[in-house]
Amino acid sequence: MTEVAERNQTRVARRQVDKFAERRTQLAAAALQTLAELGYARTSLREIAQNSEFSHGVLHYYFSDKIELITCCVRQYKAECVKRYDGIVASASTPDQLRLDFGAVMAGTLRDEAKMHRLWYDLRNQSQFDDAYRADVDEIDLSLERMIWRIVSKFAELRGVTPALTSPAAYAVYDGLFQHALFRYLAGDASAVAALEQEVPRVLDLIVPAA
Amino acid sequence: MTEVAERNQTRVARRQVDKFAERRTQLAAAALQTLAELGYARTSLREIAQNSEFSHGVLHYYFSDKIELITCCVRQYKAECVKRYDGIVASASTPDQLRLDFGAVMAGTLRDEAKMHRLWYDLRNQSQFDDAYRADVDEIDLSLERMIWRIVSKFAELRGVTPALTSPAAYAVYDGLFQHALFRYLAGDASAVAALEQEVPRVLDLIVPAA
DNA sequence: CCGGATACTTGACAACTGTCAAGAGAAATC
DNA sequence: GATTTCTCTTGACAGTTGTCAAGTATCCGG
Repeated sequence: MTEVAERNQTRVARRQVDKFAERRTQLAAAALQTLAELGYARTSLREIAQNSEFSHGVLHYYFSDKIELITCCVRQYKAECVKRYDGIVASASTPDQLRLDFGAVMAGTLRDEAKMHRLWYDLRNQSQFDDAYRADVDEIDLSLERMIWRIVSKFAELRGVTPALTSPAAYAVYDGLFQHALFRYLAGDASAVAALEQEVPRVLDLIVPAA
Repeated sequence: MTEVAERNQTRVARRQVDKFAERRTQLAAAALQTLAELGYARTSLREIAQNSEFSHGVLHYYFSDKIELITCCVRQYKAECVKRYDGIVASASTPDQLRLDFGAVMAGTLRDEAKMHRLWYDLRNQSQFDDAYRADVDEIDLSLERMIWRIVSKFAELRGVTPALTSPAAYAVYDGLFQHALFRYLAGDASAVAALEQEVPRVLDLIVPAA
């Protein structure tokens, strides 16, 4: 085989792989949509397929399992999820700005991606009963904890003090706040967004007391 | 009909009602057990019956629906759940004692009823997708919030200050702490109990700052 | 002990589930 | 343009689900 032919073949193979991966993410997106709407317990493969432009059989062409499909969904969720908080720590110069940015980002997440986070809590609970999703869920959970901790510890650094809580405890606190705001928001209480935006900086003040 | 006969009949009727209600709670207990073990998504009526001493048909003799059965379970869960925290506020005289009692009760709940609370979080999530359970779940959630608030506000009163958080926010914070401790505990991390027992009073200190 | 009410079991039903094999259609390769 | 490879659809399968009707067993007052 000539070098050119070889390069062509790998390029073709790459393209095929890309197309394959592309359709996978496309189907996973349809699945994510369905899951976010119906919840884990009532989402079937046929329902997912109906939310895409394909028939139900195709899911087994791109995924070996229902489990693999949902696992793929979970991973895809994470990719979109963590982006949001990336800039906020880097661009923060004063403690007050960081506090307010933190509240604004959380409130924005609540407003824009409520159903997706409802699904996250559903799947995290599911992983407590079904080991198949444990590893992926734990990984996401850890990355969320680290995200919170980056903010909390940066804030403490800017204030020149040390946080009054450990990293897991700080994450637990903010996760609780977000979860309850989410439930209120999904129940139709639009004021939950503003309330969360207020609570988040206030709690940061409590967790990282001014010197 | 004589008065005596009438009284007899009502007594009989009462007894029948009691027997009926008794078996209902017995079956609901079996259902609760099964749900706590398998989670909502994988619990079937046949599985529940197998965890009792009856056959699957009997469930439709005592419950009109799967929904009614699970609703009954949820209510039964609540009855056992709230008891635990009852005495603690009444018997507290000093802030420090209340703080430590609070931590001890939460840690004890975590240790003794972990799987039941795993189910609680599962059902609470389920109610976000299925309106059938909304009302009952919301009622329990509210009673839990009030329980937390009784402790927090009592503590503030003993310290002669006002809490730095609202009632919903305080509940959200402690719910988050408990939920994360629960997950760690169920994952095999036995130290989660002691950690929770430490965190709970510490957070109370942050939420209700000393004057 | 009898007869009716109560309590429970059995077996069936339709609907739905995840899975997969057979084949049709489209695309790429030569 | 023929043939092979890749995509996708269709229809079927075995198993599970909630539900319920018919029938059996048990209890209890008379």
